[in-house]
Amino acid sequence: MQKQPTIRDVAQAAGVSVAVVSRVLNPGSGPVAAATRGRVNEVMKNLGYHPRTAARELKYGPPTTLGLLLADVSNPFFARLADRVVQEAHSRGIQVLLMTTQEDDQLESERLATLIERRVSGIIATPTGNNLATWKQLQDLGTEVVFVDRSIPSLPEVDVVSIDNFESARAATALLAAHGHRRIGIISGPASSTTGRDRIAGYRQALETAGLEPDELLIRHAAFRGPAGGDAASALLNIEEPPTALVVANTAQVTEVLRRLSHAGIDIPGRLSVIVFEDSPWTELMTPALTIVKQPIDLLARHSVQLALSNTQGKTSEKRNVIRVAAELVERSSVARLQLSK
Amino acid sequence: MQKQPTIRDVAQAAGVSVAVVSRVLNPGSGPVAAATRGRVNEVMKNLGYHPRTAARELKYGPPTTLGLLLADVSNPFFARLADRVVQEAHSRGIQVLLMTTQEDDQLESERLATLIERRVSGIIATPTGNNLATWKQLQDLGTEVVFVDRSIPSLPEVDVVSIDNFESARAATALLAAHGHRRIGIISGPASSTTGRDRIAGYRQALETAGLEPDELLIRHAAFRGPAGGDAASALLNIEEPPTALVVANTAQVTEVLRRLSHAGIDIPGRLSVIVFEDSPWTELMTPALTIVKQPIDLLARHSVQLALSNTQGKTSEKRNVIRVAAELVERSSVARLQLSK
DNA sequence: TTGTATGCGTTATCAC
DNA sequence: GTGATAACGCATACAA
Repeated sequence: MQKQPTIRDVAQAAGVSVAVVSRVLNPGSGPVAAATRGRVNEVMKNLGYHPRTAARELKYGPPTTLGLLLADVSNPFFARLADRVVQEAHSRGIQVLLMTTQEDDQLESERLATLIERRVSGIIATPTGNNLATWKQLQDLGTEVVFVDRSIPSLPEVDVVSIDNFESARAATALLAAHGHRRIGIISGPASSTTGRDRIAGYRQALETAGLEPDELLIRHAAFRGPAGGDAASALLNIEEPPTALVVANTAQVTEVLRRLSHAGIDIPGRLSVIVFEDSPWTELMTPALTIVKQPIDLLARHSVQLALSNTQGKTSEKRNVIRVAAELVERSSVARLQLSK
Repeated sequence: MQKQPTIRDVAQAAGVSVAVVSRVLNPGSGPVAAATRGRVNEVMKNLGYHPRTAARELKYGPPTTLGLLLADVSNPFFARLADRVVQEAHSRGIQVLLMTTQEDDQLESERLATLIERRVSGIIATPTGNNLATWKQLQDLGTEVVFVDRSIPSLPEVDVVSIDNFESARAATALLAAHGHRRIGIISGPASSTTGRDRIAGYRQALETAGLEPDELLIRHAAFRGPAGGDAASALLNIEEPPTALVVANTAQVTEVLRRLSHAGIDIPGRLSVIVFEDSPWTELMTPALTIVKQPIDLLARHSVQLALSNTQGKTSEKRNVIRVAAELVERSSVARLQLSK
């Protein structure tokens, strides 16, 4: 274990001053004789020299790191988002600090603190919904904050990138209605989440358009973590007049709900038509292949990174950005026309 | 956008010197009068002061960041690994820089360069298999390198954490043989990967034990990315004497293979028994529920983080660590007893 | 074209 | 208990 060479070691070995080495390191920052440059580069290679990021960051604020604060990377949706965000960031020479909140305010608060200490230039996050003061502080500090997938209503200044939740849920519900279903259930995220709310709103809209009376018993909220989704599914199936169709709009709970339906021996789509918000390759492999609402993760990632880096680019657009990308309804085999069995 | 207060601003506002503030910041580094401490804390809160990590790192080498260099986070296996690694690291106050290689040497090389520049204390990686010199350099620099899931044979000094690939494949194959199968196919990772090799070796061992003659036609390698897995599956089904059972040991290609089988209308397990290396919740939801080799991701993550941080803990164990954790064969419904239809 | 000196924000060493 | 001050590694005016 040798200790790291510094810019001074390089300078000495090359017989020049540190300033020259620095100029070689940052082309364009000043003139360097071609011969000198060659020699210095040579020495750097031999010594295995690498400039230390921490020292560089100390001089200028570092637009070189970005925080990605997600609820949970084991959720395939967030995993794919992380994957795309990382790729997108790397293509711009930006590094990504990955953090998770487990949907826990307290953890979120701690993560935000370290993000502040690191002076990241931007944060892409799925907020829990609390820590309002900290989010504000972050913005005041000049950190570009971008909420992705969800947002916080009481923080109307923060940029948001998400799918059009309202329209997605509306389209899914409308499809079911068009297949003759009149008892359509929906399992969505917590009522406190914007995502959950918007999807429910779209659902209601579709019902209205189809001339269907909303029934609060058919609307279930499930927490992002835990067995809530399964419980909601069971409850839904046990009401007096159970649904013949179901929209699972809480992405995080999709497998949990399906597991419960499977264990209950519910025939899909014979007894229950199903549409899920999910984009795992597995949805196509199931029997029947699931009709899904597919979120354009690439676009979410690209827009998020772009916004999170927008202060870096100098284009400090003063007004807030809200980007809603369209989700795609992919029809497969889990939706059937309602059999009138009266 | 206000600019960030520094330790000097705090000192001035509190009417003390920076040294005192520093002591308040790092308890135990020196005495501070209780009254003073209270006042300083107060001021810090009011000013919204946060010590800057970059400056701290400049003084000491930073055992505060860890690099996680994965092939691909959209692969659920790696995603869950990332999730656990991040949690594990956070619980120790360590941050994680997430990077992906897309199985590309060149990208890997670039990522390693930035990891060096950041002076991360440790790196957990799924190496592509090249960049040998850089991996060595990293170790010489005192960076703790841990390969997870795979390794590089020509780098015998690097710590490795993985499942027991040999035993896992052996057990899976043995289970199929025990069900009467005599034509057992296997699709594994590239022959260049240790993972792929070990699994094939375990497979061969099981055949031998069962008194079965290995047939090279039944052994297929598939690249981690792209349609290779599907092609391998198709090829396997079209040989003269096709297999009646299949082990899909290339985790990354599991869905691709299943998709192909599904499209080919292969009945599982009627015509083909299947065991896959995969631990997605979806495997249980399929019809039939898949018999799987379940990788103990929590353990992989925990051990990886521990090793990656071992230099920090002062216990610089000089000898190399190779940790192999047992994988679990979970029997479900995709394996059937061979029907003798002669 | 190159070298010198200074500062970035923090911690540690020493006096007071 | 507290306060100056010197590093840490790098980039950059400014001088040479």
